[in-house]
Amino acid sequence: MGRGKIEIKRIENSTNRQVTYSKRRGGIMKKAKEITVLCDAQVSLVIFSSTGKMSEYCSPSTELVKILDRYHKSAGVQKLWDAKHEHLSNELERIKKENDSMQIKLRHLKGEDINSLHPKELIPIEEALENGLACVRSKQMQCLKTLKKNERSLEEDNRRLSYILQHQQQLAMDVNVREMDHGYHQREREYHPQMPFAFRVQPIQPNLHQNK
Amino acid sequence: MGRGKIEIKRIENSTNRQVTYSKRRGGIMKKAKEITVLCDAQVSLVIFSSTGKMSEYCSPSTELVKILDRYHKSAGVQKLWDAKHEHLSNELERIKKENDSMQIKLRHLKGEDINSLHPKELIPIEEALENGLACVRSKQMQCLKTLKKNERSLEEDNRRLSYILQHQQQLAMDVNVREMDHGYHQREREYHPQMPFAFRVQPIQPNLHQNK
DNA sequence: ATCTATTGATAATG
DNA sequence: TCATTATCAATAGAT
Repeated sequence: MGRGKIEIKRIENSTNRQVTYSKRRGGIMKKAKEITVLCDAQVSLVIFSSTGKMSEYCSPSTELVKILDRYHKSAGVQKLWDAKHEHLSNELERIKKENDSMQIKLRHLKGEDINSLHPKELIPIEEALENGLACVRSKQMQCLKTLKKNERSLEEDNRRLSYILQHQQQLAMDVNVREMDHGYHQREREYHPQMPFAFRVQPIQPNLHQNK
Repeated sequence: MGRGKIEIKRIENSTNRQVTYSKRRGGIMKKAKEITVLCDAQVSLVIFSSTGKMSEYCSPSTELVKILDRYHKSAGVQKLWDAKHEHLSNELERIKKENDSMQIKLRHLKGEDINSLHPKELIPIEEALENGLACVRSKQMQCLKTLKKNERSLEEDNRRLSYILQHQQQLAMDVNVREMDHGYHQREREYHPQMPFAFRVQPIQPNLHQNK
């Protein structure tokens, strides 16, 4: 595209080369800008002339060239990551150790892996077991007591209810007798007042299932 | 440069835009290559299409793109790091949970935090404790037995040593007596052979400290 | 720089 | 995506 076709090889005449460089550099820059606008692409273009002079184009909001600067910072970022990673690693290590020691304690308490232990080391384990057993049994006794207590309450309730029921039946029989004597209609009105009192007895143990 | 002049503004038709992008990208690339050859310039050209696809050209011996390359790799690296980090996090979470559950078990075995437990849950704990206690005590019995056995061995050794010592002393006394009778010089030669036999008795319990 | 003949790039189209 | 081609843009060489 010029007065004559040129071969694509280094231009030996340095003046010509310089001129061509300028022209073509402008051309590429222009094209770069155009493609960013036309096709909303992002372009980073950096050109060094043979004399070492740099030109660059960077499409708006393209950070590629900033990235070159940022690259150094990103090394810092990696260090940050390193630190985080190390922190996690340490934490993991620590907790793993904790885990292992607990696992050993647990096994010992279960009576496992005991053969490797010194007799002196058995003492605290034995004590812990005895103590634990004492606590558990005490708690069990307590539970038993509550259960017994509940049982007794229930039995008492039962007795009361039975008694009331029996009483009601007695009354009912009396009514029947009287009905046979005086007729049917007066029964309800006569004995209704007693019913609410009788059934108010029920909820004696409100927190009975508190210690299930 | 085409069938019609176009305004330099975003091409709304996405197909057209895509086509134009391809053509122009090729054009710019070609120009970039040409300028590097013609004017021996150094060029770094990176283009992202609107769909995010990257193309690049880098003139030979230009390190700019090496840097860009490194940048992209470092993006990949970051993903890797991310993955590692997440893996660690999960591991940590898992082990923490394990830790917590073991802690609870331990506390229960120690008889702590027992009040919140259902009586039914107390049973296995009690059993574990009883079992553990049985194991520990059995081990203790075993230790005691070994100690007793060692004690007896030691006592026996003592007896034997005492006896031998006594015997030696007796012999020594005899020698003294004979020396008084026959003179001093022959003593060593006469009784030396017996000494090794006497002290070979000692290491009877080689694994005596095996159950310390 | 500027000009301009000429080649090169590419928009529209198939 | 590929090929064609009419048209416009870039630019080589001259001034």
